[in-house]
Amino acid sequence: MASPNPSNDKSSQKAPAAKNESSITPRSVSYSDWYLDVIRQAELAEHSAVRGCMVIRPHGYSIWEKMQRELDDRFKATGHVNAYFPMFIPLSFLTREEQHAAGFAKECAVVTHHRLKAIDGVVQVDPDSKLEEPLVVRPTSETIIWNQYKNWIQSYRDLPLLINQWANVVRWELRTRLFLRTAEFLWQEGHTAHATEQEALEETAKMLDVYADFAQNVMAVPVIKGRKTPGERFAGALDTMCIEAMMQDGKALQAGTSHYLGQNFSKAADVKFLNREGKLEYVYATSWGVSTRLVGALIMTHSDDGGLILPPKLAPIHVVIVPIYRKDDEKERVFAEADKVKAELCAKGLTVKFDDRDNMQPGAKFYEWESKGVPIRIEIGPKDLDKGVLCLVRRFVLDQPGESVEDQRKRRKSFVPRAEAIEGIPTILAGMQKELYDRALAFRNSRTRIIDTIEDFERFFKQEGGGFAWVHWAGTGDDEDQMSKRFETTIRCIPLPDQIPSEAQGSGTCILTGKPSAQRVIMAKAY
RNA sequence: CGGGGCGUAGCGCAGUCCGGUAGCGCGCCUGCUUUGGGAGCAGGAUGUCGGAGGUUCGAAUCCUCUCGCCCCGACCA
Repeated sequence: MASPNPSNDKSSQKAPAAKNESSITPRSVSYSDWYLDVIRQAELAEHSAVRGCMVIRPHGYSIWEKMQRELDDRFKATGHVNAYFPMFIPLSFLTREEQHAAGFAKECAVVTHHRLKAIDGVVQVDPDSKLEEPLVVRPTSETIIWNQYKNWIQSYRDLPLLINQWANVVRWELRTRLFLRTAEFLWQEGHTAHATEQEALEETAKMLDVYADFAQNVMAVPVIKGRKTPGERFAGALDTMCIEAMMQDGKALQAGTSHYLGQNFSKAADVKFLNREGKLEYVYATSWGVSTRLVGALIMTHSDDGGLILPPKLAPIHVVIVPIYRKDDEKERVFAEADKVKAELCAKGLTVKFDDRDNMQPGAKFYEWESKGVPIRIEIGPKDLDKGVLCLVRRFVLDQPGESVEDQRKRRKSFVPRAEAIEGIPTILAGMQKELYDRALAFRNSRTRIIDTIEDFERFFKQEGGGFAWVHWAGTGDDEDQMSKRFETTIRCIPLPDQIPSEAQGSGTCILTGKPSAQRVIMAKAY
């Protein structure tokens, strides 16, 4: 499943404790192998028979469902409603907006026929079933949605129109990676229509805030809000705002975008409304989206060499109970207690799994649930029953310098009086949620530099591992390309004013051209 | 589209150079013993060797064609 060939030199570096069972390549050996191993071991997703398309397995899909719920609640709370539009877009719709069409032209799946037929005993595309107009499988839905909005919007009283869609989209990428870039992916796309530019701009910013809030408070992933340079803008947008996160290898991941589309799409679809003054005017638009790529961001932000780590707010299972027993009478007592503990925790709104499999030893269960990222494990054995305690084991504790794996394992485990344990678990989970965020933020800070010279820039990315570089920039698009060729870095975003740390504020001179620069941008290598 | 790799049991692979009864590990099934950090022993089941042609007494192996996937580049959320 992972890389077929390098397995030889890889296996020699695997954890010595692992004997027969497949394990996870340490991050220090190969970050990309580690990423794939975590996904395989946690049973999140796998490659499908279709090139570039993944199968999202139940555990991975549960995480996505949790994300959907949290996001959807936030969309509703900001006045949006859900709807659904077709996945097929007539070619002529897509080409109505020139920039947009050009931007997606190279990655479109196109439906050209509508029927199969047995020819010489072989079932194949019936050449006689050619469509008069090809249908493009949506790479994004602006054009088909705005075609419909034309019918829905006549007056300023019809505005704003605030609609979101949960859907799949297809972008025929040549290079794919599970969750991060797949030919088909799941996402949500908001498409709003407004009477004024001001209101549309506010919507664009508001939804970016929703994404940032979700990323930081639910995913525990710190992000920087900013805008893209013209070269990195969404095809057809006047302004693209984004949130950027840093992964554990120091690379940036765009975690969400919110676009101000101006009147580009309303003009393309001819959507006008009568304003209060009785004049016809084109509608102002926004669109915004996040995708299953966020699952990849989650993995790459928090997980460790033992596998997946999930923030409790997105964990499909909060607590797993592993029973320990020898004889039948022990099993009976332990199972009865496990059922009770489970019921009491469920009553607190937690999702609890009682792992009652009899064909697997406790140790094997420990490894399995840890690699799947369950935040808390409760071991229940006869000794605990006798003492009236619960054995709580956290999925992770914060690293202490020089600590051995064994010592850390001990520190993750605690024996707590039963009532106190059950009462305290929600607090522990909340603490873990916060620790994950703080840890990720501390990591990002440790890999962030304010850089003023090309020499320092080069040293940062070529010798010090790289990360986020705050640099002054006043270059052109060509200058950006030059930086990209030399250092494999791009401008991730022009941070919003309130995102800039005090030491990075103020004007200066462009790191490449020496021209005056009003503010710093973030440069990084990116996924 | 260029370069590389790989298709053999559910998964991971050996066997291919040099043609001769289809193998290994894990997993799976049965039984017994185990169970607080990846269990042990014994027995058992599992294959259109990616597909199609060809050479041959005989093809996983040689030849031709073909399909697919993965990795590296160009393109991208």
